[in-house]
Amino acid sequence: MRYQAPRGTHDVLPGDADPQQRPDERLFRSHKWQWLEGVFRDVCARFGVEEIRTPIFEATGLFRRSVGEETDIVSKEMYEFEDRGGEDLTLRPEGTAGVMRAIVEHGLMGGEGQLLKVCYTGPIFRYERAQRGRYRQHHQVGIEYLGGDGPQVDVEVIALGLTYLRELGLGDVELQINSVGTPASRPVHREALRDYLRPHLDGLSEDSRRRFDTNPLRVLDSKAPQDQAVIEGAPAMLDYLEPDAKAHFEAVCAGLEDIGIPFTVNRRLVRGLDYYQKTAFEVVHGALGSQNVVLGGGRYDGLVESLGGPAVPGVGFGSGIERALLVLEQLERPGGERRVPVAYLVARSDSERRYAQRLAAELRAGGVAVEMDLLGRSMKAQMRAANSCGAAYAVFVRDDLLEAGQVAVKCLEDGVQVQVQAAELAASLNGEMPG
RNA sequence: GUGGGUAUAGCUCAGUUGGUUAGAGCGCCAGGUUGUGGCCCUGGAGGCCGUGGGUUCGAGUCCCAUUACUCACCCCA
Repeated sequence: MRYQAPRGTHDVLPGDADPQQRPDERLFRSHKWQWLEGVFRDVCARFGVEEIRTPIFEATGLFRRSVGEETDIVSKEMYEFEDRGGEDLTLRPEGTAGVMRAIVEHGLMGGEGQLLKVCYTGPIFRYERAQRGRYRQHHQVGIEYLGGDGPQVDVEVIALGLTYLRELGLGDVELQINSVGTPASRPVHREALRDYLRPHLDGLSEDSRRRFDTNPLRVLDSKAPQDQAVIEGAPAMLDYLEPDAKAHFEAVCAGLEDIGIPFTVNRRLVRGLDYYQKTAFEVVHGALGSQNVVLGGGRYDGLVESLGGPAVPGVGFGSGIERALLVLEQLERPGGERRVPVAYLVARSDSERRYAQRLAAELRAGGVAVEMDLLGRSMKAQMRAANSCGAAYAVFVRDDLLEAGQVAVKCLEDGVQVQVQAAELAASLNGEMPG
């Protein structure tokens, strides 16, 4: 039996991405992931956002309550299981719920006038049919801003997301925003929507007919061709907002304009999680086909309270790491390089090898990246390894030079070779080579 | 859940109307040439041709089944 990674999962591998390999193979290289996560961390730090780490599984009820029973995620995509103690648990299908649970559990939102800004990174699990850009275990980076109900919070969350994408090299994206209303305005809109749709029901797709009952809002973002004409004329949530929510939405739009973020209002934008209120947004990229959402989020003002916490408003987003890397791959943006050793130590005799290992240990302790042969291979093989690993220098450890405390250092680019004191090797490798 | 495509070396792929010991490029190993790597040359290791049936004198090739992978729909990040 030869085991394979479970369907819809993937490994992140070491090494360079061979251009001859499948595109997906090229995405899953650890140095790219480290780079991406580094960019995200750096951007978060500039916004004063601190990291939070929560378990990758939670009580199933947490997701049912927060994401919503009628959503696709809860109704058919959860990795739900009972552990040996009989607990009903689920691998997290999104990032926000666990963060909210942790915040409530630890009392992180103490009183008024407090803004909590956190970010997270990690795996997300959904039982779906895998395809390009969609996995059963995928990974997201995300942030949550808790405690602010003003439009500036929405704007900063979106700004952070776009800054992150831009610094990845993903500048040419499209930001779409909408307002999905509030608990007060939504029922009104829902009925208006039903009234509008009812005469057209027979012509709608099967999914849309079902959603007419369960969640008519979702009909708006149906992609079924036969639904499009009907949807065109459907009443939009935006036209049913109460004054407060409408003002909020307009202020968010104005705020985005103030800081020079282009966007389009998509009146049919609906997110797949029930907890969103007011602002909803997605960042899409054309290179992704139908899996085109690279970042998505919105405002979820009632969520913390519904989980037994204080009534604190929140805004956040999640962004798929695989999606982002996929776009970069299609755009042929390099995105992060492997760290290569400065020098490769070459040794032949036993005594040379022992000395080389000691030298390597000293150099590494001093912060210098070096490699050496551990397989007893020939000098030719060692030189080839030195060349292919990307080292700038080959350092020859030679018995005849060691008596004088020296090693030979060859620049692999121009072939110039000099002898230096072994004790000064670290300094030589870090700075300009003498001679 | 619904459709389509593909399974041959570590990777990317050839393989004629069915016909002898199944090939290439890259990678890997050894050697030659270079002072001691790259470029070049020689050699080598590495394949139950996804699996199980069937047709046939003979199947990588044709047929059926099965599994896996993959792409698309749905949905999402």
